[in-house]
Order: sequence, then structure tokens, then C-alpha cells
Amino acid sequence: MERKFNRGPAMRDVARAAGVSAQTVSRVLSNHPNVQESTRQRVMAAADELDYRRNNMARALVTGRSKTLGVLTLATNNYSRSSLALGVELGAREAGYTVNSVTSGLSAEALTGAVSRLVNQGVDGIIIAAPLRDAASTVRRLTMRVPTVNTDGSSGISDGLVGVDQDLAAVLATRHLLELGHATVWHVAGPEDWSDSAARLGSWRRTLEEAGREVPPELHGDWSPESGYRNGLVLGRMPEVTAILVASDEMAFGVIRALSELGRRIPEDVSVVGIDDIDLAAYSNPPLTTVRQSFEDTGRRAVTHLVELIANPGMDNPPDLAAPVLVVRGSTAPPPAA
Amino acid sequence: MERKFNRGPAMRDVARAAGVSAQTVSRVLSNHPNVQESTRQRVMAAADELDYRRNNMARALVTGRSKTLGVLTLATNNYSRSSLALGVELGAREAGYTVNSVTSGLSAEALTGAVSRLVNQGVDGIIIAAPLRDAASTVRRLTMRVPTVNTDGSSGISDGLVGVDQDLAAVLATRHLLELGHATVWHVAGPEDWSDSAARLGSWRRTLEEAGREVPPELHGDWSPESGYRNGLVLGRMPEVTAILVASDEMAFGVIRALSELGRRIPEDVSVVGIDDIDLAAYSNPPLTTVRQSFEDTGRRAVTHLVELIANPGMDNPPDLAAPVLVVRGSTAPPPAA
DNA sequence: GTACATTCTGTTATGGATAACAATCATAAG
DNA sequence: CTTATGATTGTTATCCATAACAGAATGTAC
Repeated sequence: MERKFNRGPAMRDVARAAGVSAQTVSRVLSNHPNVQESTRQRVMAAADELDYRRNNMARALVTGRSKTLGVLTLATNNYSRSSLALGVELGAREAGYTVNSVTSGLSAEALTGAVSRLVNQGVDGIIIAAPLRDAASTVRRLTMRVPTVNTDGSSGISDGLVGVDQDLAAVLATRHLLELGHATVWHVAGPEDWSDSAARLGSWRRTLEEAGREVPPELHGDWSPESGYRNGLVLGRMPEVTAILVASDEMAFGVIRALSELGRRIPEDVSVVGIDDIDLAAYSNPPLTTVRQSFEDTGRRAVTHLVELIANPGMDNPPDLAAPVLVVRGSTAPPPAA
Repeated sequence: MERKFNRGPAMRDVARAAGVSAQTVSRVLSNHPNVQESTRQRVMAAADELDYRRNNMARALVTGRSKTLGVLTLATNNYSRSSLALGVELGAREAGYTVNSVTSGLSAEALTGAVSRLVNQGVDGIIIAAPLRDAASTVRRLTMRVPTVNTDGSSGISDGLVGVDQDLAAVLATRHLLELGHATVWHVAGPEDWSDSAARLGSWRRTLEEAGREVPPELHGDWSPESGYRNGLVLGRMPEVTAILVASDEMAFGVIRALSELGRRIPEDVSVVGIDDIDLAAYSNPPLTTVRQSFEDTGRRAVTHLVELIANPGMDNPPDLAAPVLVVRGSTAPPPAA
């Protein structure tokens, strides 16, 4: 009845082997200053010999810090999710934290359930990378006890907001198209309840208005390439459409595909600008003009902020928005001569 | 000197409020059978009133199970990583586990360090989605105590291997191109030390040999679109190249881009097949013929396996390989008439 | 009414580490 | 030589929940 996997040795076992108290072992492993060199070496040798590994849960229990961060993302596999998650991982590792990831659907129950799991898990801080919508108040109650950073401002939680200046992103893209000579710019927006999406939409509209251009009705997708394709099938049928700002590169791929199928050439007939600059944007056909925003960087900054917030709970916590950059490639050109 | 974030109430606080012992609270929360209904309700009310949440770490400490799975991925943001991670999350949630994610570079130190962090964190099981190469033996030592599943067989750990039949994937792709009438098929492989990559390479070669075709020298990329582009610049200069099997869709995008820039039309001049069927494959220009393998599904299956292994440490654990499917789209066609 | 099983609840020990305090020893200062 | 000071190590209490055991209360069988 031998178990294949058993608990390893505990600190007291190391202590016994080294002929010291458990506390001394703890001191050695935590690099406390006042330990005699010879003792340190004996303890290290014993720990090594027994292949001892400190039990982080016991440690967390007594210190009250788990050295773990929770990150909540949506359960969809898009570029922004995965690169943000990667940034969080990397940032957390550098800061000496491990990451507990949970995913959730968009419903209020799913979101609060996910946050709840993180809180129960005893994380020291939480990064929420999802629009909370009507789950906002419930989640805020849950996170009373845990420092929290958001990467989506739609919940109205501007405290601890880390992200990219979406207003600027849309301005850059829209202006680029206008400067090329297009009369106006159409917009395939993201879902209405994402703050990023709403910010881009508002800013696109404002830019057109300020330039005294007609503001065409906006279309909406759900970030998926397929939704871009659907919207592209609509826009491609309208000859007056010569410039389109698509709220994400992934949707832009779909838009371009649909336009191509309808016989509209990119960029000769229609110019398309995406947002994000995903890895594949430079390698599409034609290469995609887009507005770069690094989600990985956002993830890292979220961690940095969160770690500061953990160390200093009462601190000021103004929004931290990075500036996106326009990347001009082959999918934009002056409008066809009428 | 008021702390903004403090520990919440403990079980004893709930017990006091409900006028029972802590053990009874524990029983109520764990749905033990022998608790009187009136007591249960009083406890529930008290817990609710105090907004009590059970401390999972204390729980894990005494039960010896953290209900947490660790997953190790590489610190690169490609499609396979993120969709596998998503599958793991979803599977874990369904199985009642939370996920601890760590990323690592390819070096032996980074890999062992990452696994080490997971073990220290007290996870109940580990999913390794990275080629271990020379870190294999060290890692195996580390995972003696923790049930482990691999999604890459290069480490020689075929025990607990979950993935997709890569031999079949390459066979399907290669045969498809041969059946279209191409004289032979060129291959842009992945990095040499990934087992997936090696399996595809071997199987591509075997398929050509069995068909009595010339086996051209293979090229290697690193899974990135950029590496595909570089290889494409080479292949596009050779007029005899009419069919290319690229080991991942992301590299295939790069290959196609390079071929286009060199004036070779897809699929009229050159046919290209990818592997993976990423979300964007259907929306590229032209849509990409590829071999579909669901990494998300692999992640889920890895969790299922792992959970079984945790419950039954001594169990048989043969490789579990899913069958990939050929998806024909617009990037393949018969060779140009010579 | 006695003997025994069941149901419900409480008490104590435990998991593995660290904080706070106490004790010892050596060295420096007076 | 005495006292203060600092370095080094050990002891005890604690974090929070659960397992194992124990006790009380109720019901059942004869």
C-alpha cells in the first residue's frame, strides 16, 4: 500500500538532521543576517541532502502573504488575452510572485464566481482584465479585502486602472486615413460594453467631427475574425466606403478577407487600419497598417502597480495609460481617384 | 494607522456568532451529512453576515491537497501556448481546481526553476507544455513527488503524455499536396528539439519516401511568423518549389508573405499548407489550408488525465493522442502546368 | 427498563512555517 | 572585574481549518 507521491520532509526534519532548531532552519532559508556561517552550511547541507522544499502554504498561512497574484481573463482565446497574461506572468516572476489564473464568461455570476475563487485562494492581489458591467458592484465588495488593478475601465473603477490610451489610438488611426485623403472613415467597433471599445468609438467620432466630416453609422463586432468577416461583407457592398478603422487586428483580418471576396482590392479600393499590432499583422496580405499597443507591457505594468499597492495599501492610484503608436504598412493608401 | 486591507473573519468568528464550535462550521461548509438543519441555517446566516470566506491555504495545509494544478508553458506568445493554457483553465475549473501558471525560457535552469516554483507552491499536479531537453532528468527528480503530465514528448517521458498525433498531421498534409499532383513537398520545420516538430519532420520524410519522391532538404524556423518569412524568402527564389508544408500556421503566414513579395502567387504558383488551424487561418489571404489540432482540447485532456492520476497515483498512463484533421482552403491547388 | 445504535456536536491534535520573546555566549567599554 | 551590547540560537504561541476521537442526546429493539 505504498503511495507513489508523498509529502516531503518538513522543516523539523532538516532541523533534526542539522542538529539545530526549526527556527534556525527558517532563518537560514530566509537569509536572516544573524546566523553563524558554520550553522548555515550545516543547515544547507541537510536541506540539500533531504531534498527539502519549503511549504509555501504553511508559510503563507503564518505570514499572511501568499506571494501569489490572481489574474482574471475572459475565456476566449484572443491575442490581447494571451499577451496580457504573458506579461503578467513575466512581471510577477520578476517581482517574486506566482500567478493564479482564472477565466470567466461575461455573465455577472461567472465574473463574481471567478473573483470569488481568487479571493478564496488567498491571493495577495488581483488583476482584472475583463469588463465587469453589472458585476462591478458585487466584485467591488469582494475585492474590499484584496488590492486590485483593472485593465478595463468600463466598470467605473478608475482607481487602479492600467492600460493604453484608447482615445489616442483611435485618433491616430482616424487621422492617418483622413490625411491620406479619404472623405470619411467607417468604423467596425468592438462589443459595446468594453471600455476600450467605447473609448475608441467615441474618439473616432470626435476626430471626424472635429475635421468636419460626415460620421457614418458604426458597426459592431465581438473581437473575433469571424465577426470582422461579417461586417466586411456589409461594408464591401457599399461603393462609398473607402476607409475603415477596425477596432482590432483580428477583426481586421476578417474584414479584409470579406472585402477581397467581394472584389475590393486592399489598399487600392479600400484602406483598412487595425488596432493592436498582433504578431501576424506584419505578415498578412497586404501587411496591416495598425496602431500598436503592447498588451504584454500592460500586463507587466499592472503587476508593478499591484505590487506597489500591496506594499502600500493607502497609496494614490491614478490611471496609468501608455501611449500607442501608429504603424503604417501596406493596407492603407490614398482613396481611388473618383 | 488603519490598514485598508485586512484579514477577514476566521472560522472561529463564525462559530462564535452562530453559537457553535468551529468544527461544526467546518461541517456545514463541507456539506457533511450529520448536521441539524437549524444549526446549518444558523451557521450559514452567521457566515453570510460576516462575509466569511474559508481560507484555502489553511485547508490545504491540513488536508494535504491544495486543489491547485500547475501549468508550465514557454514565455512566448504563440497560438498553441495560449489556447492550451485556456483549455487547462477550463478543464481545471470544471474539475474543481484552480490553476497556477508559470512560464519559462528554454534553458535548463529556467525550466527547472519554473517546475521548482510549482512544486514549492504545493500544487497537486503539474502539466508541462514545453520541451525539456537536457532539463529532463532534473525535472523528473523534482516531479517525483507530484503527479505530472506532459504535452511534449521530446523529454522521453512518454508516461503521462497527452497531445495530438503529429505523425498523422504531417501525413495528411503531405499526401494532400502529392495528391494535387505536386512532384514533391518542401518542408519548413519547427525547432529541432521540439518533439512535435521532430515527429512532423520524420513523418513528412517518410511519406515522401513511401511515395517514391525526392526528399528535399528541410528548413527550420522557430514558430514565429518572422522565421517563416525568412524561410519563405529562400524558397521563393527557387522555381522548382511548388508545394510547401509549414510546421505551423503562424510560420505559414510568414512564408506566404515572403512568396508574395517575390511575386509567386498562392496557390497558382506555390501551394502552402500550415498546421494548427489558428483562428485567423480561415481569414488570411488566401485562406490557409491546414491541419487542425485543438490545443484547447489538449489542455482539457491533460487536466482530465492529471486529475485521474492524482486520484490514482499508480495507474497506467499510456500516451493519449488525438487525431488531427485536414482542412482544405484556398492556399493549395494543383501545380502550375510546366 | 436495559442495551445498543444513530445522530449531532464539541475537544484535542495536527499540518508546516514564522513572529515574538527568551536565553546564552562572547566581546567591548568603563 | 562588571556591565552593557550584540550575535547567535532556542522556545512558545500563532496562523486557520480539518481529522480523529469523545461525549451527549435521541431513538430503537427486546
